[in-house]
Amino acid sequence: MRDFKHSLPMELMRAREAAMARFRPMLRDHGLTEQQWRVIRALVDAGGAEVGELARKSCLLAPSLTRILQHLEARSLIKRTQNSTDNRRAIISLTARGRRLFNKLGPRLEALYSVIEDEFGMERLEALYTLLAEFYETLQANR
Amino acid sequence: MRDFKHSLPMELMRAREAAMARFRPMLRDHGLTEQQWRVIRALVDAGGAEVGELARKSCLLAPSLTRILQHLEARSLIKRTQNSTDNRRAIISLTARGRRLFNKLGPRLEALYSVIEDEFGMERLEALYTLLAEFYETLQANR
DNA sequence: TGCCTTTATTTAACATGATAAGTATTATAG
DNA sequence: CTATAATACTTATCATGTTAAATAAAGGCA
Repeated sequence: MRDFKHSLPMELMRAREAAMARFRPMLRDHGLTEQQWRVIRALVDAGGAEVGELARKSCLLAPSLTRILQHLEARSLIKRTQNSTDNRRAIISLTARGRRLFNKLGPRLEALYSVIEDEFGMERLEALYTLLAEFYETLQANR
Repeated sequence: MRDFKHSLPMELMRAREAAMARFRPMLRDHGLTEQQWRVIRALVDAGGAEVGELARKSCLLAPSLTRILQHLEARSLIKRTQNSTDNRRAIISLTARGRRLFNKLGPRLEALYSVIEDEFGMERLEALYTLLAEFYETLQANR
């Protein structure tokens, strides 16, 4: 049998965890989880989105996103705008407070990311991105 | 700012999820989570291990492992053997029932893994493994 | 229009992730 | 030998992951 250590899902997880360990402390200092930050980033990127769209963009399952939006709404970081043509779909967007938090935190997290780029090297990082995207596409295509 | 889609932790997560989606249904059919399966695999690999060692091998945090071991013990898939020289450390090992479950499930999961190898190609898979290991080592080294 | 199906989101239930605090045991300084 | 620190786990708490079921609104059809 294949060596236990040579397990792709575990290697992917370990690599991810090694990276997240760099970012998590700063997020925590601002009372955010990594998932909450993903939602905020996705909202900045999209400038307002429906829940389902947001779930796809932030790679979160719908039930998780529902709870996260409740938390972010309670902290006044996001708001919901009702859609007149379809009352099931509400448009989620950042509040001014949410944008301020993003503007404060974003550059600091980018700086940490740059450190990783320097340590690992841009070429290898790009190669890794490419392989990961190809891997994902391959597995999705044959789903 | 760097494109939101170009986020390494998210790409790692998406790739991992694409792979796990292939394995999870079979695990679920046998009443196992992926984490529980990781513990079982680690125990087969080590043939008995202390909790801390097991946590490292299966990439689980200690509190998570504590709960998982409680579940597995309740299902009689693992057992604890007290260590006479240090009463804090118990040796965890599989029961006969645990080994039977592994013997039944292991080959079926390996078959699913082989499909992924075929789809993605062995060379690219090895390249991905190498990059992931290097990435992990780089980030650990500068921790 | 009224019924049925589909779609979008939320709840529910159980398991794990992450951090901090607690407990018991062992090692160690004085 | 004893108080203290370090070690190995476990509990506790809150947030998210995963699946199934529920809810509610929109669409389709007789």
